[in-house]
Amino acid sequence: MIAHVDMDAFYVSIEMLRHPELRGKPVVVAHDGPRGVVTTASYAAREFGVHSALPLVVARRRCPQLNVLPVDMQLYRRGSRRVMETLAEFSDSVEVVGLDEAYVDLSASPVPQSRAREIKRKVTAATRLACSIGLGPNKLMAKIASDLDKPDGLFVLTEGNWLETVGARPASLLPGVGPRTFERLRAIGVETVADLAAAEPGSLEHSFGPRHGPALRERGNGVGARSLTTERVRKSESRETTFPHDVSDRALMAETVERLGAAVCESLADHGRSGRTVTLKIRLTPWRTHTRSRTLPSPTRDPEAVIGVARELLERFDPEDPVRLLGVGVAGLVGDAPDDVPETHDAPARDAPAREGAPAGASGARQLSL
DNA sequence: TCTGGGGTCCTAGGACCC
DNA sequence: TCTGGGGTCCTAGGACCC
Repeated sequence: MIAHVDMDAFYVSIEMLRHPELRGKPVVVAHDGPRGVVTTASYAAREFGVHSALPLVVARRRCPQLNVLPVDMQLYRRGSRRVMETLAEFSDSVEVVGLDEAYVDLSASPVPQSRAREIKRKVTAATRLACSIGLGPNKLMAKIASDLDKPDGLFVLTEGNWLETVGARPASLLPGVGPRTFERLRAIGVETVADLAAAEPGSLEHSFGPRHGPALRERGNGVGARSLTTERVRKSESRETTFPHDVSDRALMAETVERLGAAVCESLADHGRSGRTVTLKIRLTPWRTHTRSRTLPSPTRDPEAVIGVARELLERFDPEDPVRLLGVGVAGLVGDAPDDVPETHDAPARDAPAREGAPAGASGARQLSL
């Protein structure tokens, strides 16, 4: 069995540890500003229809008494490290998916359900945070199971109860079925997971192609990967920024591209990596996103080189309409010479504040210190 | 209601090579 | 002289995920 461990309202729950007066209240973590969106919403906020990815202006309209906290990634990264260290005690095979979720292979355990309960206890003891766990014979079922009993839940999906449990749910419940795919599915009469599971293979292939079509049908039947990917090497790095208000000033665009390019190179240097393809991303008003890229003969993380290319791409694109977002990225990453050294996982940020009295690597059931 | 930031993977066309 | 097919790289855009 595979477990999918999903922290409940992770960023907000961590913030509650240092703002106990906000417990039970509608709280979101968000980049504030005229174009901010909700990153995470507390369960009290969700009762007002406030959820992640919702524009902040809409969130405040739905919930005038909403508490908006700024994003503190350093803090959430520390919390995440504590969670992942705890999970590593339960299996050699752990796949970290984001700061707040991971798969844990419990195949070695004869009693995966009690192991899962043990994981929940240990995670909470180590962090004072709750999580939900899904169990399943593969990643897909485990992932969906973790959503079925939130928060602080535990749910098991198997081939035996798959269709009776989720068959009537919309197909968009499945990972990989986003808004676009769901619309196209509905256009051919596929509304639910059960519809997808029983769909005519020919009509799926006709609509989605020889690869995507059959893959969708398999997902509808709960078929998914049974082994985890424990090591992942980053393939690109980027920085982007949305302006509070649209920009037409070329000098400001150029300055922004410089700042973003420098930030990307600084991060690449921290990770000991370089890349060959420089990409400029431009989002115009109204909401059209474009990219322009150039591949260099050899990998670089030299700010002058990266910024130089990015500025040329900007000049070449020459946006006519106001610009709402600019981004600079470097892809095709390789590690430092001589050999392609894999990046160090989650290297500490260079200006991470020193932790008081907490020796690095100390483990055990200490609580998340703030 | 009007949409952040950081990623991954896929597709499709054109260039180029064998 | 005119022609096929496969493979790889590059570029641009799109869907999706956390």
